[in-house]
Formats: sequence, structure tokens, C-alpha cells
Amino acid sequence: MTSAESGLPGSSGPTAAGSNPASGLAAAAPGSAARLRLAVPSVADRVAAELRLQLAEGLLLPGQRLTESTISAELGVSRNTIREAFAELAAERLVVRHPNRGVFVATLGPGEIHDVYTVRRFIEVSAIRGGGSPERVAAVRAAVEEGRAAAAADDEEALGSANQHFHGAIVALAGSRRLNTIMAQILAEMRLFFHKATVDAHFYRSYLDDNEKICQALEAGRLDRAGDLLLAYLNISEEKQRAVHGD
Amino acid sequence: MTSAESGLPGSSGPTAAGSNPASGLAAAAPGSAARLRLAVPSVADRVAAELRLQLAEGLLLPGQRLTESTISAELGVSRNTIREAFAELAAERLVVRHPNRGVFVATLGPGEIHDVYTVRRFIEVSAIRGGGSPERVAAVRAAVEEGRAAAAADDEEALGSANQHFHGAIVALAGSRRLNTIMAQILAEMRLFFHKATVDAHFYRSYLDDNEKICQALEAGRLDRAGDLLLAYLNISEEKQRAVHGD
DNA sequence: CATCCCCGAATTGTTCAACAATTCTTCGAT
DNA sequence: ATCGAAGAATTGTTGAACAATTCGGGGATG
Repeated sequence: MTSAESGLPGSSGPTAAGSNPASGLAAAAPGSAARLRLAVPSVADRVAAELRLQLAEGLLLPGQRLTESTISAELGVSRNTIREAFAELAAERLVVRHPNRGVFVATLGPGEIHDVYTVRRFIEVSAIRGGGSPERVAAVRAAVEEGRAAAAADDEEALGSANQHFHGAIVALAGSRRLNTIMAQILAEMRLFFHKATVDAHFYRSYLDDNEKICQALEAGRLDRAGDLLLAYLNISEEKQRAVHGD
Repeated sequence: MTSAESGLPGSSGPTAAGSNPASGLAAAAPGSAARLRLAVPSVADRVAAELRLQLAEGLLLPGQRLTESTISAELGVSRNTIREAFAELAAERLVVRHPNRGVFVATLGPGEIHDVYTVRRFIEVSAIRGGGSPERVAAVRAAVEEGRAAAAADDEEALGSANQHFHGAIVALAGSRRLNTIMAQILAEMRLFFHKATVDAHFYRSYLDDNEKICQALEAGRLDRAGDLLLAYLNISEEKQRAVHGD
């Protein structure tokens, strides 16, 4: 057992560290105060988190095969643990298991992209039509400003991030744990094919105004109008995606 | 009662003795199904399916602990495979993992129940407001009739099943794979705490008329009205659930 | 009598090694 | 050049092992 044992050496630098990889949503749950539990995630969970990260960064391209032994060696964890992580990721649709053939990074064809947008239309529009507490509306506003700042700094990566935060904040208006995680998974799926789109440096740029208008309508309490705007936004966004990905 | 090792559909039988791990799985004669490429799910998947079933039947009560070694022995599969199945179920929220303590059947408190209904209000109402193809509407009608037949036969179990089919069919109107699986998971979660409710033999009975009215509105193309009815239905249903479960 | 601590017992988390079953590849025969 | 069969590679699954952790039960102590 001469192999490294330090927690997840990782192939792309000492990532592992950090705390909650997929957090961003439920930062502090109301009510559960005495939860000083420093629950160290299991190795399988950390492996899954690492892969999720590499997936989000476009380091692992859709369709690419993930060989158990390779990842096992690269991350210094046993093949069995890798399989547990795969089960997690497969449940999130980020990877697909082909029996006896291996797991592959999920590929989203035109049909799948449409399906993702269908879910978004359902959830996001319903969420914004329901409105939310002032703090939650403020969170939406914060995401808009975050996007504006990123645009000013010409940071396309941050711009894409801010855009996702914007839509996450909209769903968070409903204050539902389950809806939040559903949305988080959908956004994770979208990152899978958004890398193709961001080659165009000004891809998100055009969304800035839309986000601003939607946010204003929301703040003004014109929820139906906000919903209509958001719906139009999603339709156009889907159209663009379809254009980028061969029909 | 149902004792006996509910051994995995397939076989595995009471081999118990671990001396011969050899296949006992595929009992199907290869000659008969030469054409049918029936992708046999992995053992881990079948274990997960079996547990899902026991969960749905109320054989495993919320809060109950699932010991790896016990299930491993009961189902005749290795502990490692059990863990893979657990990862699946945990991703579906049907069980919860307490680090170093084990996995437990998920318990849904009042807050969780409200959350489940929030998701249902979002998805089901949006789905019915969007309408659907005639075949899909017909599927909703079929679920209504299924419920009527179950009521006539005084089969409460079938009645509950039909009710779930009804709501599944409503979501299926949208024709979205992802929404369908999301709804399936939500319904699976609900089965966790519905067993408490069905002690009242006439629990679902009162829903029959509501379903009929909703279906009629849907068939008549009065989608907004159908949505309103469904929304009211869900609110009342949540109220009842909250009443049954000590608030 | 109550409290605390330490020590076993049981269970989980993780690894390793092995093997059957299946798929992929390559090479050779027709 | 096509086809098929031997061989290599990979997955699916098992079993055993061990460290780490939690749980429960005595004592020993105050």
C-alpha cells in the first residue's frame, strides 16, 4: 500500500479541500440551531463531489467514458468506493450507466435539452408567480447585481455563475428544500452542455437586461408580468441552445 | 405473515451458506428469450427495487434502521452491493444516512410534508394547466375509472394505487421524462407516511368525486378551472395529512 | 446515590484480492 | 475484404479484513 492516501490528491490540483461543494442553496436552515456537527462527508461523497466539480468545469466532456480503475488510481480510492460515487451521480443524471460497458458522462440531445427547459418553465415560472419574502426577493436582486459586476469585469465565467444564481434564487423564492435541490440538479445538468455555448464570449451578456427587467417586475409585485417575462426568456434561451447544438 | 425471506425476485433462494456464491440469478432459459434483449438490472438495482417495494408496502416503517449485515443476509447479497443500493435510495430521499450510524427509513415531519405538497402544487397544477394530447387525457380518465372500480370492490389498497396513478397521469400530460421521475419520487416519499392515514378505510373515498370533477374539466378543455380544482384538492389533502400526523 | 470514564461489542467505512460474465480488440482463416 | 474465434480488458459481485466510530455496560469515584 504505497499508494498515496492523502485525501483525494486529485488530478487537477489540490481541489478536495473546501467545504460544501454543492451548497449555495441551503446555507442555514431555520430551526435547527444546535447542529454543530462537523459531519465529514464519506470518501464516496467526496469523490462524487470532485467528479461533480470536474463535470461542472467542463473537464469531463459529455459522452466521455469514466473508467473505474483509472479514477480509482487517479484519486487514490478503491474501486468499490468509486462505484458508490457513480451510483450517486447516476441518480443525479450526470452520468449514465451502460450495463457491463461502463459509465459515461451524460449527453443531452435536443430532446433532452427541451425536457430540461420544460422542467425549468414549470418550476421557475410557478416560483416567481408565487412571489416571496423580501429577503428572498433581495437575493434575486443580489444575483442580478452579481451579474452586472461580472460583466463589468469581463469575467465570462463569473457571468455564467451569476446567471445560474439568478435562476436558483428565483426558485428559492418558494422556500422549498426539494424544489431547491431539483433546480440545483437541473442547473448541474445544464452546465454539461453550456460549455459549448460559452465559446461565444457574449453569450450571457444578452441576458443581463432580461434579468434586470424580471427582477424589477418581481420587486414591484407584478408577479404575473414577471412570470410572463421569465417564460419568454426561457423560450428564447431554449431556442438559442438548440441553435448552438446542431438542431 | 409475510415472513419468509422476500428473496429478490429471481431466486437466490435460502442458500444462506455463503460457500457457493455462484449464480443463482438468471434462471431464465437462454433459448426462449433469444430475441428479447431484456436488460437485466444489476443486483444492486434489484436490491434497491426490492427495498423500494417493501418501503411502499409499509413493511419498513419510517425511522426504522436498516442494518447492512441483516439485509445482506436476508437477501443473500454481499454487503458491498447493499451499500450501492443504499446510495441509490439515499439519492431518492427514501432513506437517510447517518454517518457511522447507519441508514434509516426517512421520516417526514410536518415541515417535510408541507414541502412535498409544495412540489406537488408546483408541478401538478402547471401540468394540468398546460393540457395534453387526447391519449394522455384518456390516461387520466382511465385512472379515475380505476379508482371507481377499486371503490366498488372495496379494495382500499387498489384505491390508493389508483389515486397515485391519477396524479401521475396528470403530470404525464406534460410528456416530460424528468417531471415524470420527479413526480414518481415524490409519490414514493408520500407512500412513506400514507400508511398511517389509510387506517381510516374511507380515506381515499372522498377524493373520488374530486378526481372526477378535475378530469371532466380537463376533458372539457377548461384547463384553468381544472387547475383551480386541483389546487384546492391539494390544499385540502395537505390539511388532512397534517391532521392525521400529530401536527 | 448519582456521575463520569473506560473498556468491550457491534456496526459502519473502506480497502484489497479474487472470480465470473461480458464487451472490446485483434488476429487469422477462408 | 469479410467473417469469426481466441485473447485482453473491464465491469459486476463477492468475501474477508481492518480502522474508526458509536453504543452499552459496568465499575470506580465523588
